[in-house]
Amino acid sequence: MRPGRDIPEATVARLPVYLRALLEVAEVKTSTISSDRLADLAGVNASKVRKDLSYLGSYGTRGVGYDVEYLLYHISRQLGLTQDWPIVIVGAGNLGRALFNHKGFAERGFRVVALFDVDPAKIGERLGGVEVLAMDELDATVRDAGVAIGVVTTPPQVAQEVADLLVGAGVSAILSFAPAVINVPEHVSLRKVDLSIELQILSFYQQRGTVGLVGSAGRARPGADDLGDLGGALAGLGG
Amino acid sequence: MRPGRDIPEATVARLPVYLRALLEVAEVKTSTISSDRLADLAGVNASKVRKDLSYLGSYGTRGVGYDVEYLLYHISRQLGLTQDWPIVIVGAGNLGRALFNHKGFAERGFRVVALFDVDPAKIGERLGGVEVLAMDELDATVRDAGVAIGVVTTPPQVAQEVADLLVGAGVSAILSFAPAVINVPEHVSLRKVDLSIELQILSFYQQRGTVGLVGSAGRARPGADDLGDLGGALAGLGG
DNA sequence: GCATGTGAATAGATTCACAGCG
DNA sequence: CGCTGTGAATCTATTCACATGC
Repeated sequence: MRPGRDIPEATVARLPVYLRALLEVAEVKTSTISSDRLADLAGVNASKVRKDLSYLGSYGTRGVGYDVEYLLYHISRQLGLTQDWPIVIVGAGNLGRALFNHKGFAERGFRVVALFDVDPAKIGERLGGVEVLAMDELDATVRDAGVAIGVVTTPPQVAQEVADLLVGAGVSAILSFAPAVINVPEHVSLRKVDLSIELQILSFYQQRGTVGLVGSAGRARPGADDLGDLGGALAGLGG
Repeated sequence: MRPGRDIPEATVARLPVYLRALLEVAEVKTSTISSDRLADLAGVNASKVRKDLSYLGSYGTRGVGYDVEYLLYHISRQLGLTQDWPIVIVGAGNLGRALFNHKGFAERGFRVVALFDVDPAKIGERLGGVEVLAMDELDATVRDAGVAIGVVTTPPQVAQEVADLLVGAGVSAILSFAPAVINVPEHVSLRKVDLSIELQILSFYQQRGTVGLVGSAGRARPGADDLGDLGGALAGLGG
């Protein structure tokens, strides 16, 4: 398939999962991987893997598999992870802090430039070298640092305003955790994660006998990535 | 449409959004709502709303619209929100705490029975009436409280073990925030939220000129819901 | 007359199955 | 011979458009 045009959304959402899986096997000095094995590590099936990868171009070798390094490079490139992305987090509450400390962000090149809040008690606080700033510094900070992505972890009542501020300051992508509908201009991309909706969906499948499967996007096996202290020091647990 | 059998997954994922929107309009003493208006509040289009609601049964009146209270009741029921769901959170790090404080959970009947961690410094700590317990208390706690849903906010390395513990203790649904593939038995439902994947998807659409839209599930407008202190005291912001 | 409810049409994603090639 | 790459078949979701009924 031509490496050129539009990769399906569903495929885009799985690329990060393949990436994670590949980073794991790369650590174990595996140079080649079959669609079967990758599928297994990514928790999907093999035809999906092959179809997905075919959208990036024909990077495999028949009878052999895919070159791990080569694939890693091409997926990273497609995802735009060969560059650094300065981001800002608006809302320095528990969730904002959790995201700030999230190792997965840093590992993929997402660098938190600043957090913002309206709470005077929080403003000025330093979190590992990064300061919590007042909202009126948002515009200049975003502009100066060339921030393209803003993360919203505010209460829903102010989410739209915050999004507007971010867009006004020049971000072109927003990740919102606020349980609210947000409208952004055409040229801005928006993704939303709603924590309580996830539980409600589980509740639905609980209530019936049925078993509803799989959330927003796929993922891979242990290793490679790290939630940091998000999960506490659970690392010592079990075998 | 018969109110009976399988509601499409995509529809299930939107019901919580409609619910939120309806709770908002209910506050303003609106007794009836059209698919057009509800669509607007939920950030989707009207035919989707009508099709979705038709799966629940024919609860609208032609020429008029839907009765808000009636719809609220039926959606809540479908989602299993007319009952309380005791849940546990494994991993008392930043994310675990953020979820614990998440008002949206409590508002929908999800009651956190306990948090678990391996970190001795955290064990015994009380968070608003709920104690952080050691992992070896998980099994008994889950059993005794009849916990059906477990939330995993641990590092990825231990996520599978934790899931196994939860399943062993009798939960039948898991919401995982760990960036790892998790396997659960047939009868257990699983949803996954991966924070860094969301950013990577945005990065993809950034990198190209394209604008990728909309995350895991839809959502509604300001009001009704509240992220609690997740976003800090941003509530005072702006106009 | 107006907004629901729904078949039919379309679009998108997944899976199948096998030809093609190293 | 094994595994990729991909058309074709299938399944799922969205959108259209209008008959239906209050």
